[in-house]
Amino acid sequence: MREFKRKSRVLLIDDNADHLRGVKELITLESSYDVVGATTSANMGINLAKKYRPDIILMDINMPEKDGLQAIQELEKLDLGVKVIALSGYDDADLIFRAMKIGAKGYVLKTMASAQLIYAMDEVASGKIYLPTALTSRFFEFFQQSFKEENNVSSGENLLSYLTAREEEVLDLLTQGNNYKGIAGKLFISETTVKTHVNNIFQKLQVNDRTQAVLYALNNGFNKRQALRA
Amino acid sequence: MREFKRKSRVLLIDDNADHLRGVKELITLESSYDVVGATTSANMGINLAKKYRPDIILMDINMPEKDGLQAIQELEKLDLGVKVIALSGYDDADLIFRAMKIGAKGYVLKTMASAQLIYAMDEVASGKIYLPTALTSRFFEFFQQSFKEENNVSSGENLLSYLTAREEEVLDLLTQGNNYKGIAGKLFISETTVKTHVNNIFQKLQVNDRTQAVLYALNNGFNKRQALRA
DNA sequence: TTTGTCTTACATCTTTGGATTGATATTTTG
DNA sequence: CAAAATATCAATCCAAAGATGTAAGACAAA
Repeated sequence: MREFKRKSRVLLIDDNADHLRGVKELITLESSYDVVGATTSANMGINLAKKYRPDIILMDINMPEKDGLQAIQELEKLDLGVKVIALSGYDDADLIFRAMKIGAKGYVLKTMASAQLIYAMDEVASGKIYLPTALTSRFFEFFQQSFKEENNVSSGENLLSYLTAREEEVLDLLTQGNNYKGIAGKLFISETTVKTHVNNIFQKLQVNDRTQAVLYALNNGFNKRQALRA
Repeated sequence: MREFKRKSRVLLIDDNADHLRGVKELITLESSYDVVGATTSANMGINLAKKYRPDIILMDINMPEKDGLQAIQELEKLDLGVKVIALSGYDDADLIFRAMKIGAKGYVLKTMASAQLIYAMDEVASGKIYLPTALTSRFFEFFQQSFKEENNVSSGENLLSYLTAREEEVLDLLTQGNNYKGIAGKLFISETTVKTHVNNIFQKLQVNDRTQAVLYALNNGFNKRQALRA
């Protein structure tokens, strides 16, 4: 019963010892979180996380020795169920994007008010993902930018569109590494028929061999098309 | 001077005529936006967009005839500078993700309060991206999920790590669709040497032919490794 | 109905790819 | 330094892949 409302446990990782102390005091004084550990080393932090199983980790991602992003990735791989909030001095869109991509549950700037940090912790502790509004826009800018080329690909004029349904099936099997025999077996047709299809595919995609065909398919959104239809 | 504070122009696209009328009235009465067009057809909407150059488009993305997402994609390709807000009845994470991915500047549920719709329009009109808080969480859930496999790939045990530097060079050229002759020419070594390397690559990656080797490379973060070193 | 496309199939021939063995020089590493 | 790994090259052999031409049946559109 007493454990029901137990304080959430926090681990702090920040190579700047001063900042580390400051945050620790801040949390101790102004919040109801338990600081179960504080270290300036990412590797040590990972070990402490394994040992103390905190609910939340505040992780500085601008560290020289070991990259904070890498540390987050390792923590995610360990699957401890810990929620990592990235701390950074920079509102760099790329950094934010990468942190969120590898599983950070929040991203807070060091310059932000202490109240905001604690609010972020509350949100994340309750299972949400927290990004300050300003950072959310930056994130989306980057997000949309990074998908811009990809979208052009799938909407652009595409030699794949000249393929017949059967040829697409054959190409799909090619992109899975099948040889003639394998394709023939899977489509229940003769090997010579497969050869015919494959040759037609080469003509239409203007390539010389199967590897180039597969590469063309992958680089031009072939899998996405398939996915959309399924 | 008078044009400085001119009303922002809005185009409405929604296959549900009733809803279309409702939104039009709402905007006319309760906001300072000019509705320059309203249509139930996605294709017509695209034409109207070209003609009237609205600042904002409210696009229903659940339409039977033509998919709203496709329409957004076409609009983005036209590069009219118009900001599209996706309207949907569903807070489906995948839908939200796809809409934002192709360049939507906002996503609003039809069930949301009218004030929120207008707020979203204001935000988007001023160049921001607007997602209701609840949808932002859904978006991030999906976002992180969709990158989960990819992250495992780059951190997982990887047969690519057994390759020598030279073999990596050869594999790189393989992933560009080169044959033996092409690789030999580019590396200034004999074709038989290339064959040796390629055979060693097959052994190490446990594959049977070049297509499978290329697929293994692409599926296991080979390009990313290269990029990191460059 | 005719035309065209798609799918199936085969034969033939040439080229490329892949496996194996063996050899030598260079580089890395213990 | 000595041993091990790497990079280079060659010959050979068989299998697979690719090019080309031909053709019949299905089916849809004009």
